[in-house]
Amino acid sequence: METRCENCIVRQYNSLRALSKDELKEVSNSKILKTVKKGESLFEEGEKLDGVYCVRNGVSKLSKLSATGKEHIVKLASNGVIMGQRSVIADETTHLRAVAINDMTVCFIPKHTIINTLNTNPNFAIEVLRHMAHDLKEADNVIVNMSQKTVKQRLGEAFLYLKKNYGEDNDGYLTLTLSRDEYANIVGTASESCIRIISEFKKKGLLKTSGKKIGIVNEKGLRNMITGF
Amino acid sequence: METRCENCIVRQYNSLRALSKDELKEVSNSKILKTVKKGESLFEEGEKLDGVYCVRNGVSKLSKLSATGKEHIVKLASNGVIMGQRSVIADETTHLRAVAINDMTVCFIPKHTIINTLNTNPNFAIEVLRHMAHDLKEADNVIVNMSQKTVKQRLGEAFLYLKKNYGEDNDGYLTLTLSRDEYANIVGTASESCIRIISEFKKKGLLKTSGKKIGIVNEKGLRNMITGF
DNA sequence: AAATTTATATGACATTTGTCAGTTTTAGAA
DNA sequence: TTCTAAAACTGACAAATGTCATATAAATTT
Repeated sequence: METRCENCIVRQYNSLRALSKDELKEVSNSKILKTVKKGESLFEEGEKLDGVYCVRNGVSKLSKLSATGKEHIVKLASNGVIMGQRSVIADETTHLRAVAINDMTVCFIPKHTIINTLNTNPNFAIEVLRHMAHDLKEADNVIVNMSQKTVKQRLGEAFLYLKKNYGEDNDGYLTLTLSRDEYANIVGTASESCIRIISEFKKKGLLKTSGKKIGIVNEKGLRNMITGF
Repeated sequence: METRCENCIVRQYNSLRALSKDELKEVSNSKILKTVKKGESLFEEGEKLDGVYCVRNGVSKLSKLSATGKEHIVKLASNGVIMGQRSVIADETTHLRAVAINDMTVCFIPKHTIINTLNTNPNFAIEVLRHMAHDLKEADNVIVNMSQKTVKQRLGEAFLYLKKNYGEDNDGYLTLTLSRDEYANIVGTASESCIRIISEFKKKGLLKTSGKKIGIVNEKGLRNMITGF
């Protein structure tokens, strides 16, 4: 498998694209390619990271446990997303746990390489800033959604999000398959509520299911339900 | 009033502390001191900012309107907080509205000064990154709280937050006085629910009120209620 | 000071969502 | 393939929260 960062396509999606040729070479030499099986964790909440993970392939969920032990999935990370950046930069332990949703390949880039580049290449720092600024905006949007939309609306949005970002297979089912429990942990509800709403959407002809797979049948209808009509 | 950034104490709380003497001088020369009256807005959602605001005095709420026109207060900004940084850096319109909760004095620092310094001083960029990393972590915490705590718990936390960050007056009332509606818009609930919970807390001897002022009577009890006991 | 507006408060009720208990289905292991 | 554990599902009910209507209190204007 091609493992030179210089030739890696996922790079264009993240802040590494601000690196010079030489810097890229350094990253490439210091990085370690890892494979992570579905269900395995990349890092745990509260862990001290000595590097970041750049996702080449597969999808990871980034989640946080509440005081009562319930999981909340804050974000999904796929192709090109760099995980652990926040805690490496802030020099803090992670506040999120990363678990592979399907088989993954990731590149581990040591902390010192990141920090070095950050100190010497302002463009890279600014690029990282831009990404973080974007994430922050997204997070604010999620906060408002959580507080002002119903579970039904949030779940509907989750389906549209998955379709948009991961697409659907030949039979019209969402490519990225999540369990009902994971859906519940994304929108912040109980799995039973989640299941009930999926049933309701099926009855209304908005969705179809096959096992745990879910397909969007009537996207416009789903959209209308989300906006409240 | 002293208006040289070099001598401004709020600077130590924000990323400007990474600036060199010369850079500070430049900021100081390009900044404009403004006063904002209670209720006035510093900027609106969707506005293009050509600079950031550094809070010298007073408190501002940063809020977002939902599709249904309901306000959600995402953050309070006081002493030393720099507002508008995110959108200036990302070169996007603001996603939040800033309104003064009480009379404020703020320094407006033009965009080009910020961007210049960002491009030339990696320390400043890293300092900004650290702050944004912190905000991002906070935002994730809020998301999980919104999804997994009850309104009662979130409201309780809001009171503790206000006490910790803005203190209380001689009579034991919170220094920063918010309307019931604003409390509701912070925790993401209806003002009636908010009012009801305040009444309940009063009956239980956790809070006291005097007009719109609110005081914490039994902090330990309040804390217990939040953690679920 | 009176009038008017705005904020706070409370009751009654509807709706949403969570919890628990149990059944059925599915997917993976033996 | 059969067995078994986990996931998906459903019903019944309880709890939390939102909505609407209305009353009272506080703040502001006239």
